[in-house]
Amino acid sequence: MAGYDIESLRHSTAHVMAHAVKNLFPDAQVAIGPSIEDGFYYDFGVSAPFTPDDLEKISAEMQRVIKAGKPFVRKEISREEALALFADEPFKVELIEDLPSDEIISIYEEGDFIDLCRGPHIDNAGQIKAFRLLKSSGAYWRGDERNAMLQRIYGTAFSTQQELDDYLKMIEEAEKRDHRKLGRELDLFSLQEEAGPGLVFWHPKGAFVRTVIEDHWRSEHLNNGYDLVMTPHIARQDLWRTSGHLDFFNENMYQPMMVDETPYLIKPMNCPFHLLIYKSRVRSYRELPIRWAELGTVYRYERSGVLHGLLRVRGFTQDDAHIMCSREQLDSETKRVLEFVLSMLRRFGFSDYEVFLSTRPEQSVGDDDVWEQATDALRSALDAQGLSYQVDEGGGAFYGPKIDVKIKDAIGRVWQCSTIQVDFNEPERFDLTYVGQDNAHHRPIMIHRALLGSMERFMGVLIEHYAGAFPLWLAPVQAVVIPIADRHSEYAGKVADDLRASGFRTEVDDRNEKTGYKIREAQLQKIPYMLVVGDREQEAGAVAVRSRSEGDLGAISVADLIEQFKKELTE
RNA sequence: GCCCACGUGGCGCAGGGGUAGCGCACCUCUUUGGUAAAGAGGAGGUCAUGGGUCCGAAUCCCAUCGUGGGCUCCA
Repeated sequence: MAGYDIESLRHSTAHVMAHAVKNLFPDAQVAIGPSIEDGFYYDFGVSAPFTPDDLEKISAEMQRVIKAGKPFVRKEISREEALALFADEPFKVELIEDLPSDEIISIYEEGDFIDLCRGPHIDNAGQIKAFRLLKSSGAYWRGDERNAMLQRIYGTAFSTQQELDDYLKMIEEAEKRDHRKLGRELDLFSLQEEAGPGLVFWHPKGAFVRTVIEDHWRSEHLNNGYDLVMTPHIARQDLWRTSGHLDFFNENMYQPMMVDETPYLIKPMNCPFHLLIYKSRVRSYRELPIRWAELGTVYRYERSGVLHGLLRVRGFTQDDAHIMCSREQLDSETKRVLEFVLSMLRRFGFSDYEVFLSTRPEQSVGDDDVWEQATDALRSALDAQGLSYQVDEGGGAFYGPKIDVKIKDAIGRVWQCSTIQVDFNEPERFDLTYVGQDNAHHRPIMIHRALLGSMERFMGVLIEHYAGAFPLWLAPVQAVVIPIADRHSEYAGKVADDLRASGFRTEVDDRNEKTGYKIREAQLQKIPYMLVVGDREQEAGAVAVRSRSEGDLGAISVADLIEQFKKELTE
């Protein structure tokens, strides 16, 4: 076992890369080069971006540096010495100047390459056995778009070549389950250049899956004490002034359209509409908590560079709900919502997610004690579920604290789906009240929440999660009947009719093709069951069942098959 | 929005200054075949869009649109 951890190895490889870049591009200025989750990067100030060709040259140069096998030598120096040493490296100078005065400044020497660095490092460059430069891209200095754009090179390193190969293989496999690729192959959805970026077109099969999810969503909400509401897509601009969106969300909203000389805006959120329903009459404490849910389609302007398949779009349908409750009910309502979130995710096979609790930011509204109570409510809900979570101090919305649940996509990127946000602000803005037991007017607290996030993003993650092989209850086509020869077509049609009569989405593939061909296509379409029928099956009133995942399961009667399907649906 | 790359028939790709090629899919015919691709024939694109250079552009240049990977953003 080597005497260093993987982070040190990667960080050291980043140094070696910077060394190589300096050898090949003496004018390049070094910025920072940390190890990251699956590798490392290093940022450089250069006159021209790196080309793929450059990456190969840098990689070759790195091999030479590694072969030289020079040790990493740590030295501690004074601030003055550091500033003098890095006089030609403006980014390093900026870093040094920003270090607290009592900080020990250390440098690492590796051959003739010296870098400002806290360490630790491996002993010598020769210990790097397996690395790969992956890609280059632009990156702002210190992550601020007002700063200069540097050129970043990403790479990764592992202790052994085998581990590196396995990693690269894993990336390759992950690309096969990319929802954009599967969306096309399985004919689920498309994005159309003619219509505009970030706008989703659901094809029949994708629309069907979505419908199954939505149906499930609706019935679960009705079972969980929610009422369903429906609201328009546009509203007067003034409404968005009242809600505060015009001030706080303006950059994400589309330009107004004129209707009879009054400006209207397309909705980026559903909450103001739900509040209007609340305000349509006087509310009593007896009605609380009010839970209103809507699959509400919203449109938001997203900068062009951030759009990504179904995961980041400009028009999407939130599985939104707003809970209006009293302060006393906040605790139990939060618990209830979190339980609902988890049970919903579980239904779709998600158990691996990251949970964040975001607390009060500097710029915020509301009294301290309300913030404290709301944050406690969220925290105790998390604890009650035994969830481990990260606290994002100051990461809450200006109007209240929140819980976010993020799910991973095929290559490990996390996407925010579920969210629970307490809001003290909007009820105030709309002057929401309820009449209490004391016959006085009180202000309700609102909880915004989405379980799946948006149908688009959730389905994108879901497609990757299942690699397109939806479980029986979600599969757009649950079974395909495959007659072996023309003379079995009629029987195949009868089998399909029986299955459909029992509610199973069944197709017949009676094309003029051989059985193997139809099997292959059905497998590629990831249809859960293939039902082969020939002379034997027709004779016996049976089907030869082939499962997508388990292969040939042998013959079974149609009646038994239906029972088996029903059983599988309840699992 | 910023950096880089890319944009050729439905999909995946090749070609790369002298008026487009392959595989799959599609259509027709033959074949009626038992668990991942039967055989033959055929149709389909002017090379994202606009402009420029050139005797001539899909091929070079510019702009625009779109896509991809990052950055930033994500109330």
